[in-house]
Amino acid sequence: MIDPILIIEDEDILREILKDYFLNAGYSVLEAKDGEEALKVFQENELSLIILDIMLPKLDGWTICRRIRKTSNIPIIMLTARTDEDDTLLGFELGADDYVTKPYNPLVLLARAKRLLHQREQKNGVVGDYLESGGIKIYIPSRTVQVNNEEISLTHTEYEMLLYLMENKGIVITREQLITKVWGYEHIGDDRTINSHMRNLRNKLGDHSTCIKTIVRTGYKFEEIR
Amino acid sequence: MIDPILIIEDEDILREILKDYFLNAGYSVLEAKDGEEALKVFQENELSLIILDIMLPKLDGWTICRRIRKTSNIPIIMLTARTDEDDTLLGFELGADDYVTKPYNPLVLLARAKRLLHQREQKNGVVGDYLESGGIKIYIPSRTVQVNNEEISLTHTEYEMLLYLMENKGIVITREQLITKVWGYEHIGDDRTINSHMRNLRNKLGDHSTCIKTIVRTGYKFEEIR
DNA sequence: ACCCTTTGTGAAGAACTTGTAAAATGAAGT
DNA sequence: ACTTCATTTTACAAGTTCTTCACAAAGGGT
Repeated sequence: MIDPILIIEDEDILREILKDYFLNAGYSVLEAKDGEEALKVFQENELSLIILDIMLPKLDGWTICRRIRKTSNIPIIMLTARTDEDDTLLGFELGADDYVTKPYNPLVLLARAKRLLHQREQKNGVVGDYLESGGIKIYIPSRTVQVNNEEISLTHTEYEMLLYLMENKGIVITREQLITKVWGYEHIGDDRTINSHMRNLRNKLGDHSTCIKTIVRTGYKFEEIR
Repeated sequence: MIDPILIIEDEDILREILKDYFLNAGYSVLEAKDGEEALKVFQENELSLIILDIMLPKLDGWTICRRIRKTSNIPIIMLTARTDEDDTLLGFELGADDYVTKPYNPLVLLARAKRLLHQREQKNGVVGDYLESGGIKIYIPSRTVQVNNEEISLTHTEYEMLLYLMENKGIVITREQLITKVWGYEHIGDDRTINSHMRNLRNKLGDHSTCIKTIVRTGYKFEEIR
């Protein structure tokens, strides 16, 4: 498990405790002390789950949740000190996946986080160490790809692109996202490069290339065909 | 919504209260007062979700959860009066999907139930966070729009306009606001451009185009029709 | 009711975005 | 240095989307 968790909590002690628990459970942990920092970390990292306190300096948890939900459906667990249960309702409306009231047992929070991560894996078609969708299988440890149970050989770039798209099945990935994911943060290069690779990838996928949809002026999206 | 919910709770008053809330929310409700009855009802009905109290006569909640999980992965929410948090951990281990401690706000329980049911839907369908009003649904991560549950395809500009209007349901959006939102701050161009796109968008929305009202000399407004 | 302003409409071409093919460049191994 | 393969660039094609324009229709103020 190398899932990176982002803990957004302004109180140092609480954050440290949580961090310890998650590190011990084998996750990697990123931290943010206020709303602005949180969004920055969110944008610059590939995260698996977010733990979000509501009472924060600069931007409150609601706002952050709303902003994140515009571009991602990453699991979010919200924390609150208040016992006011209307908060919980608002939290769910804004798209939080779970809601834990303080004081909480860190082990419970950990259990809830694990459950969400597990759900997500299942939803994305990750079974053990492969990822499957629409007749395409990616075996992650061996870095091989099968289409209709026949292995096809992809270059590094093609593999990375396909993996990223399939990890985010059903979600639009912008060209920028693809570029930063595959080439790194400040890649300067021709705009057509990405198209070339996409074409090569699609050719290799044969019939199944229809899984990768072009979203004009935005990016690409992997969709399971029905 | 015709999802049948099974409420397993021995205290009549609590069960009745819950039942009312769920009935009002449009669900159908089945009841069980003890463990044996619960299993019987479970086996004889096609359920969508189970709410399961732990302290029960005859068979306790743990046992029931374990038994059900042998044959089904129906969403289960466990209830407990105890504040002992180890219970929660055990609950998750046994495969419960959520865990609520008494006393609870019935609305919160309802919200959590809805979330689980919604997740279930998603597994078999479209992904993600969405925005709905008046028969129009925008699935934000997948960037798709449904009118009466049928997907329509919008261009970038049309999508941005609709999203902005629906995000501000009931509020008048000025032409300037629309322009800066969709085209950016210093857009110089023909005044009629916006009308053209609005026309195309309305055409694609069909009957539902009435949701977008023209406010003469000001802008546009999205309104849910009743 | 009138005039003036604002918005809706249809069609055409401009502008943009992506797809495609082929050539140039770069990297790795022999 | 040569071969091979992946990557990037280039130039162009194809298709879509956007913008503009002229005119029609509708709305607002007096």
